[in-house]
Amino acid sequence: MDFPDLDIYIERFKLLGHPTRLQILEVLRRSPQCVCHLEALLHKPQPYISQQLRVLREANVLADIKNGQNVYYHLVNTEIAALLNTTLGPVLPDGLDGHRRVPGCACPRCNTPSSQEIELFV
Amino acid sequence: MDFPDLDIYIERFKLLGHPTRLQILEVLRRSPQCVCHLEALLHKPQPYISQQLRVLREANVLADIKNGQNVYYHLVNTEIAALLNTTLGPVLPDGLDGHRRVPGCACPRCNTPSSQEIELFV
DNA sequence: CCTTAGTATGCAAAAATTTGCATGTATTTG
DNA sequence: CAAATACATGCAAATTTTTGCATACTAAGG
Repeated sequence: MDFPDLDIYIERFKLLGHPTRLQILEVLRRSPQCVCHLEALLHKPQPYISQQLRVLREANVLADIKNGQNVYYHLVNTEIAALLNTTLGPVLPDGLDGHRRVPGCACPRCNTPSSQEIELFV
Repeated sequence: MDFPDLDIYIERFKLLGHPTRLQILEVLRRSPQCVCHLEALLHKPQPYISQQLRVLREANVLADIKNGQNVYYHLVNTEIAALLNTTLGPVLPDGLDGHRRVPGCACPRCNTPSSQEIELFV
């Protein structure tokens, strides 16, 4: 009669039901990216991006790796990845390492010769 | 640079990120049920159930069919069904017509001899 | 029709979430 | 070590959601 731990699933859906968080996940499911990269992509203030990253990190959806003054986030939650695949479709490979150079971003990965400059979601 | 219509997906996730709505969908993805049946299952006041049913109906997730004074709701949204399958797993057949008799419910379907009385989620 | 049972609707209070922003911390560089 | 860059955190205002409840509606039965 009483339902099982739907709470876990509700939590997952809530995390995904947010514009900025879903955009972040749509980017990070392709490849790890630093905060400044996401900032340049989403056109949102850095503290706001960091705040949403924290929500996702504390929910064990993302993990971060520091590299110098940059912090790279990546997706670590397979259930969330599965939900993203279900709604957004599978990830299409779009580069050698899945990285896309972003005009506004000054991070190292966006300024190596191997990075290609392509618009997202054409 | 700008993201496609993530709004549609966000809307979907928001609908699912709610305890009562998710419970309703967990029941209705198995078989159509009337409001009084859901009321007996979820232990929530009827106006509250109806309110959430309206949200799901207006989002084209559910449709309703009237039968006498009863109103039967059923799942009509395949994308939502896919998400439910991804998180909750596929529906296991649990009866001839997927109907489970509920003690507190007085609806016709719960009071036919063919209905079996089983607890949900054992 | 009058009553009852089943369901719907509207609205406001309460609670949760989102958002903006000031400021703090850490790492690198000159 | 001072300055700059990249990122984190805390907190309050604004907004959205949720929830409770009074009431309205509709079909069936007497």
